[in-house]
Amino acid sequence: MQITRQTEYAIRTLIELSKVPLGTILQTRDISQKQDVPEVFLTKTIQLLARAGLVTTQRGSQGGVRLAVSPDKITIADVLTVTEGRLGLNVCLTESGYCPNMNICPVRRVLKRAQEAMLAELKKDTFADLVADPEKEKEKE
Amino acid sequence: MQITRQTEYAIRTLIELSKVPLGTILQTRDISQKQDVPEVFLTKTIQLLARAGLVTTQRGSQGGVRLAVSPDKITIADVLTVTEGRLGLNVCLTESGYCPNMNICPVRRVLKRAQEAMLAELKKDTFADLVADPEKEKEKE
DNA sequence: TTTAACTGGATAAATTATGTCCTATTTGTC
DNA sequence: GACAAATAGGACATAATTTATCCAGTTAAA
Repeated sequence: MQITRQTEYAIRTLIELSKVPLGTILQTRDISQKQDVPEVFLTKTIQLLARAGLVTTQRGSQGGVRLAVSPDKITIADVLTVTEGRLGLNVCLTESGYCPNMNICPVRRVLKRAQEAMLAELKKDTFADLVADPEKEKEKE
Repeated sequence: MQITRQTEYAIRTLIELSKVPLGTILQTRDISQKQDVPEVFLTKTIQLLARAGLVTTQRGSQGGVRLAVSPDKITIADVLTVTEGRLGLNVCLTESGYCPNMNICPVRRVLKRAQEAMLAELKKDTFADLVADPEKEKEKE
């Protein structure tokens, strides 16, 4: 019932990348140090983000990671669907999940609504919002 | 990111208890057979529900479990808070959780909203609703 | 050519969730 | 009072998942 640490690492990575001008390359090592995340493990997380098309990685010297899409196009909901292997409050709500009476199960219906409400909320703020100067954010209100 | 199997067991137990007239005692064994849940494990789950005041257990011959409150006063949200040890999308949202910058963290704020949205949705249907004959439910609309 | 980075597979360690066993304790019934 | 039926609760065992590390590749810049 909690997001995994890996999801948290992914969020922090995207936060770091959203703070710098779009297109800027950061090294995994830098991110791991800034955010206090084990470097080798972070590598794997970044690979997930890369396969999902959220970031682009570049090998070789001077390589690293950069955002593949503008921070105002990414939300925490996107991260969840990438890093949380089986998103879904219950098995019957995951892609591969199956339950003989999933069509009539009232519990499933309630859980589904709850999950959708959660994701809808997560979609309201983009990473651009998350890294925005809180003072400036206030001005918008 | 999923409810545990124990939570599912707890929900199923309450479903069974909500189907019978309020006050009816059922045995753990019966519930475990009807819902296909390992009996000894279910015992533990029921103990959690009992400590939380949702059900009352009675020892001895003719003993068993019965609802401690009317099914229209219990929701899946109640079950979650009982069986999901650390409810909270992230550590910083659990009771014991702490993070040095939890006051200013924008991620925490978004996760908190999402979690509240989820719980709010779960609170909309009571167990009385869940076991209601779907036909009769329609009539109410 | 060397060095700095990511890739990817295998594996290990840690944590959590699930399930079982055994010995109490309580309560109804004969 | 003896017995049987039921939960209580601690200790333990197993399984699954998550987190972390290792190592041998591959890519690209200088």
